[in-house]
Amino acid sequence: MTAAPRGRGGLADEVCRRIADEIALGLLAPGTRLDEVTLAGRFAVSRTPVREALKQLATMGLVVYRRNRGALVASMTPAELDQMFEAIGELEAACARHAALRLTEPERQRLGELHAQGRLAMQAGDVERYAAVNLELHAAIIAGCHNPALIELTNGLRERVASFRRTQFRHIERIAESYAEHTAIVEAILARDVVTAYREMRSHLLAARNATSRVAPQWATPQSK
Amino acid sequence: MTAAPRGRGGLADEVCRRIADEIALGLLAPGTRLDEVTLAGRFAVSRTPVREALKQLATMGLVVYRRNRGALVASMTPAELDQMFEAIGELEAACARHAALRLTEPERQRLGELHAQGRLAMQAGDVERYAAVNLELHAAIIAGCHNPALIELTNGLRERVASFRRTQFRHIERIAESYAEHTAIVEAILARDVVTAYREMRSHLLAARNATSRVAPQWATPQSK
DNA sequence: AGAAAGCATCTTGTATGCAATATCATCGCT
DNA sequence: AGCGATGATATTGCATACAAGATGCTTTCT
Repeated sequence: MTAAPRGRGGLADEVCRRIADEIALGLLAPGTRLDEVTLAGRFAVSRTPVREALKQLATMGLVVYRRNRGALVASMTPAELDQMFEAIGELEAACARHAALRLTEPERQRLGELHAQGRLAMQAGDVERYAAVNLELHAAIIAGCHNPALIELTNGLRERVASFRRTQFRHIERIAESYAEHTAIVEAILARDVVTAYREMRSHLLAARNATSRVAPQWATPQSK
Repeated sequence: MTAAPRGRGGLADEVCRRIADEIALGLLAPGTRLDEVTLAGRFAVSRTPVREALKQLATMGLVVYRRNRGALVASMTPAELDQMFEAIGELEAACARHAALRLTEPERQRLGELHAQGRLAMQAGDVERYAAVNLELHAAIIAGCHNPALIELTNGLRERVASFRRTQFRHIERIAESYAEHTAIVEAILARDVVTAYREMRSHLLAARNATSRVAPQWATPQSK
């Protein structure tokens, strides 16, 4: 018996969630080896649920499996990061377009409030708070498409790049840029302007990817120089 | 010992692939109970790799897990099917747009050849062949975006609805419609017309979803009537 | 006779054990 | 001294064993 009577949906899912969180938070850096016995010890379970969790994480793309050689936290080349951001851009832009037409009145209100909170955080120079509000704003738009399949896909992709973009607001001027882009997106959505919402969200994601490159040069796409 | 020394990448992945294939082919109907011991017996392995396979399939969305009650082949309500097709439409349209700009010359040639093969199959009234060519054509366009992340996402979604669209060409007139839509898409891609390629692919997917409804009324979206 | 409770059986969830493969260090050779 | 081979160690992959929960049936009471 393993102490926990039933955390939620079985130990494997619990372990999966906790490892996923640690990866997203950057506690487990890309490339980190995920030893089964170590993890089993850390979570006070046997190897079986850990293995099942790692398999799930591999399917999600958060870890990579090398045959008979164990699991590693997924790492990405700059080119792969570009591709991830491109895919996220396509998906979030689609979400924004649908959100422009489908947002309920309470959701529209909340969108405006979140954007206002972002403005306050920006004016206060509170980087952490702006990052948190940014996350919530994007989540609100994504959820606003009212299509569970799209929502899951988009959030899944965002989770995979989460650890690579934690530093995107390190340069204070990026916050102002981000806020300006958010303004264009939010106004378009509230005006039910599907074309603008789509276009602005796509360019916003491109800008976010470039911001990540500027802050973390090791993830920048090598330019022909 | 289990006879096979190394099918490919471990028994769990092998079992996962085979079950996924059977689901996509409709051999395992939506809602079918997936008993671990039965599957283990069928594939001549123990329950361990079967469980890992089922967990992976659950993460992919091909099966659903009910806590302590086992796995079922995922089934979808008509509304969920609509949402899936909407998501696929967004993704494939994005792929088509990128393909219009990124296709290499050999890829462009192959796209034209595939479309020509579809015309031959249509003229011959060969439904099976048209369905096969249709699959290849879409795969070529998806792969043509040259973005592994987008490709994987799109193919993953397509796999999840595969069993629900196997009958989409049962009405012969749908083949002619499909071919006409393909013509618009292929011509736009070859002309590097990103806007048209995107728009036509989206409407093509909507039409495909409607065709599925017409052929299989049990999956149709209930209309207000 | 119908319904509820209790019991037997089955299935899943987790832990442990064993075999196979990869990793690493040492040793030998050129 | 550098490089390759060989054996020891560690880790993964799979199988089996055991426990907890779910399913279904029988039994019993009203």
